[in-house]
Amino acid sequence: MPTTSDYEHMLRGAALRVTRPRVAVLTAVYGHPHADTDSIIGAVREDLGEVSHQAIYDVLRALTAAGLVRRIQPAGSVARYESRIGDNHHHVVCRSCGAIEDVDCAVGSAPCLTADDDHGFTIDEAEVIYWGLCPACSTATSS
Amino acid sequence: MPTTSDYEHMLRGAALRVTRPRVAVLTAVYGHPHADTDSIIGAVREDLGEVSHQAIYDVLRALTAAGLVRRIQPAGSVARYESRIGDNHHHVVCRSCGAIEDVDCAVGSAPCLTADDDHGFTIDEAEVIYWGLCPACSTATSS
DNA sequence: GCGTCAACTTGATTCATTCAAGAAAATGGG
DNA sequence: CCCATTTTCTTGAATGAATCAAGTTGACGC
Repeated sequence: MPTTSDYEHMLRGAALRVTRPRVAVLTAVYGHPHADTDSIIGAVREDLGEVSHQAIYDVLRALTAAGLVRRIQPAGSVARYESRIGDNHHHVVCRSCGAIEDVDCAVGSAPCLTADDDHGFTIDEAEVIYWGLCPACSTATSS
Repeated sequence: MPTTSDYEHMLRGAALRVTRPRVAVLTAVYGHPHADTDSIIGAVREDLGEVSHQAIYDVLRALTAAGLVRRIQPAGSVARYESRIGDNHHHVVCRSCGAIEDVDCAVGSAPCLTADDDHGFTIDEAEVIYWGLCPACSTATSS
């Protein structure tokens, strides 16, 4: 797990100013993979005390734009954030409870798949979401 | 393109009552692939006159639950609906303008991919979204 | 230290979607 | 064919994630 000073270096490396909210958001995203904005707000406030939700939204957008975190949003879900970047991994999502787990990409680099007919689009990423039921929901449903 | 009576048979086949709003929504979804709810509301009203937006939401949910239409929602987009079902095809989405096109699935039946490590999930579908730029946005950006 | 510009605070707003209660209409039995 | 039942539609309000806007604070470079 990276340290505070690691986070500061990441921010400087991305030409972003180092602020307490930004470090706290990075810490939260690294510590809580796939957390939604609300959970991140909660984690940041536990760390720093009151911080405006607008600040968190701004920070998450800046970090996402800088490529320091990745934003994912399966259908029907609010935005979620994760720190694993650059490995083009995928996700398995539970249809019932929304639980998310990482799934390694067999290929690794994006785009890991190529479209049969790209309709002239310039494709840079193939996002895969595996839909199903997590172990807990699977048991609850079948019994 | 299916006829009104085809739509009626589809509805009955799914144990759904045949109503004018439902037939109109089916017509709209077949006629406007990847349309969002608002566009569908517009198309239905052009067909039937005033229909409440709530009715359209209800109908779309019923049709989706019955498997007569498929709901897709790429990250950052509102819900969109399409009539191609059962062939597990995928989509290419423009990051800039949100345009969507169909991409045939090489495998055909769901799930067309298998996860390396499914974390114990029971997976029934692998959804693939190809992200990139459509021809128009690609030209506009590079020039 | 000091100024500048980015980042944060405060407060309001948007808009897709859902909730709720009552009216209308579609199927099936009489 | 007509009525009862159940679903569907209408009307109107509410929810909640996310964004917008204006002003204040604070980080970095000199």
